[in-house]
Amino acid sequence: MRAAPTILHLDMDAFYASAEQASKPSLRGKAVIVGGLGPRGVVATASYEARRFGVHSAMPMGQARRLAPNAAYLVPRFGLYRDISEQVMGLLRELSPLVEPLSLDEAFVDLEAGEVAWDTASALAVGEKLRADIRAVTGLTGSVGLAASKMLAKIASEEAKPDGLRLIDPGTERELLADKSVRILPGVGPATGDHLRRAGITTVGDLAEAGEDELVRLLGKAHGGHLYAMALAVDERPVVAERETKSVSVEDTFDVDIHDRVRVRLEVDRLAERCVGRLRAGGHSGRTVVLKVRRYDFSTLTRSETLRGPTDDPAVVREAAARLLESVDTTGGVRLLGVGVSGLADYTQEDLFAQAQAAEAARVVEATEVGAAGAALGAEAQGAGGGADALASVADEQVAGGPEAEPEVVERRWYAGHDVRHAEFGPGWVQGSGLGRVTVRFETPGSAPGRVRTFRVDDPALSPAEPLPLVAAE
DNA sequence: TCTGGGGTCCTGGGCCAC
DNA sequence: TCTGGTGGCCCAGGACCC
Repeated sequence: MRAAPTILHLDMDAFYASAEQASKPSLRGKAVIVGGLGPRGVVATASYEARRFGVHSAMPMGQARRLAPNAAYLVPRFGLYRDISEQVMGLLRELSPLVEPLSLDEAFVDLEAGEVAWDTASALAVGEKLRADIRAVTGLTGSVGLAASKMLAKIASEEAKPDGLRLIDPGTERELLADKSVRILPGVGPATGDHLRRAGITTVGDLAEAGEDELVRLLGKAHGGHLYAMALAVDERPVVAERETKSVSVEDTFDVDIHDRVRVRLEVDRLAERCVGRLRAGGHSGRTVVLKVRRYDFSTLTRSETLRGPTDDPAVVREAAARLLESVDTTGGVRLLGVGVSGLADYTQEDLFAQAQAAEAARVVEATEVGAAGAALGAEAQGAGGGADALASVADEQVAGGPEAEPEVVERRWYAGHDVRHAEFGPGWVQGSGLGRVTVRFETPGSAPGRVRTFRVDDPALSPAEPLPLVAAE
C-alpha cells in the first residue's frame, strides 16, 4: 500500500434524486423518490429529505409510499443522469489518466498517476477543488474520500456524506477500522454479516483478531483471505481505467406472474433479441447463453448452455434460450425472465459466417419439432382443461402487459418526472397522469417553482421534450 | 401491493482427459 | 489394465455491489 493518501473516491450524493431536484425547482428541499413505479418497483434513490422517513434504496415502492405518502415519485431518466455523469467523469479525467468508474455516480481516481497529489496537503487541495468544480459544472454535490487504498478511500467518502470530504491519514487505518461493523467492508453483505455474527465476529477488530485460518474456515479460501487482508487495512488493488465486459444480460419482471407457457416462450424470444442487440452494440459475441427464471415464490434458477463458438446471431441465442426453457417447470407462474450471454469475445466475420450456417442447419432440423410442439400447445388451449388458463392469460395481458407490451390502441404515455413542452406554456415536467388527464408543472432548472396545469392526455399542444441542462451554458 | 436491473466473483459438484 | 490424483471446463447457485 502506498504511503500517501492519493487514491480518491468520489460518490455523488443521492445522485438520481439530486439531479431531479436540480432540474425541478419545486422539488428542492422536498422528499423525492426515484424508482420503478409499477406494482413491483423498488426505490433506486431517495433524497435525503425522503431518507428521514426511513426510505432507502432497494426498498419496495409500496413500502416507501406507506412511509412517505407525500413524497414526489419519479421514474428514472437515465439519459439525463448519463449526461451529468459524463461531465463529472470528464472533470476526474482532468486529474489523472487512471479513472475507474464504478457506476454513473461513483469512481476511483489515482491522483499519483496524474501527478496532481503526492502528500496529504496536495490531496486535500485536489479534493476540495474537485468538489467545487462539480458543483459549478453540474449544480450537484459529491462527497470525496481520500486514502492510501481503494477500500479506505471508499469508506472515507461514505463517512464524508453528504457534501463533504474526508481523508484517512496513512498509519491510522487499523485503529480507525477496529470498532467499526464488519458490514462497512466491501464484500460483506447481509449473508456474510450474519455468518460472522453467529461466529461471534461483529467488528473489523474481531476479524483481525480471528486470524486468517479461522476466516478461511468460515468463509472459504478466497473470501476469507481477502477479508482478513482488509481487516488489517491491506488493500493493494490498483485503480484500473479500462474494464472489459464479461457478460451482457437483460431481464424483465412482470407486473403479474405469467402462467401461459406460450407467452413465456414469447417473452424469452423478445429478451434474447434485446440481449443480442446490446451484445452487438458493444461489438461483442459470446459463447454461453444463460436463461434466468424467477418463479412465483421468488425462487430463482438459471440454466446455461455453452455453444461450440461465439455468436451474435439472434436466432442462435433465441433457440438456445428456448432449449434451456424446455428444462424449466413454470407451472406455478413466472415473475421474472432473463436472457444473458457470457464468455464474450470480439467477433470476427468468420464466426458470423460459421454461426449463420449452424443456425440455418438447426432451423432445418428443428422445424418439424417446433411445428409439432406449437400444434400440441394450441390443442391444449382449445381443450376442456385449457379454458381457465386461456382466460387467465388474457387477464394477464390486460393487467400486466409486461414491460415491453404495446397497447392495442396507441395512447400517449406520460411518465412521472419526464420533460414535456406545451405550445402555449413552454417547458415543464409531468407531475402525474391518470383517468385521461396529465398534470404538468411548468418550470425549468433556472426558474422559480412553477405553476401546475392539467390537460387531456391527447392534448395536441403537449409533446415530450429532452431534459434541459441543469446549469445554463455560459 | 415485498423484494428491479445489470453486473462480478466465488464455490462446489460432475465429468473428462491425462 | 486398473486406479488414483489432478487440472480444466461446464453448470448451478449464492452473495454482493451500485
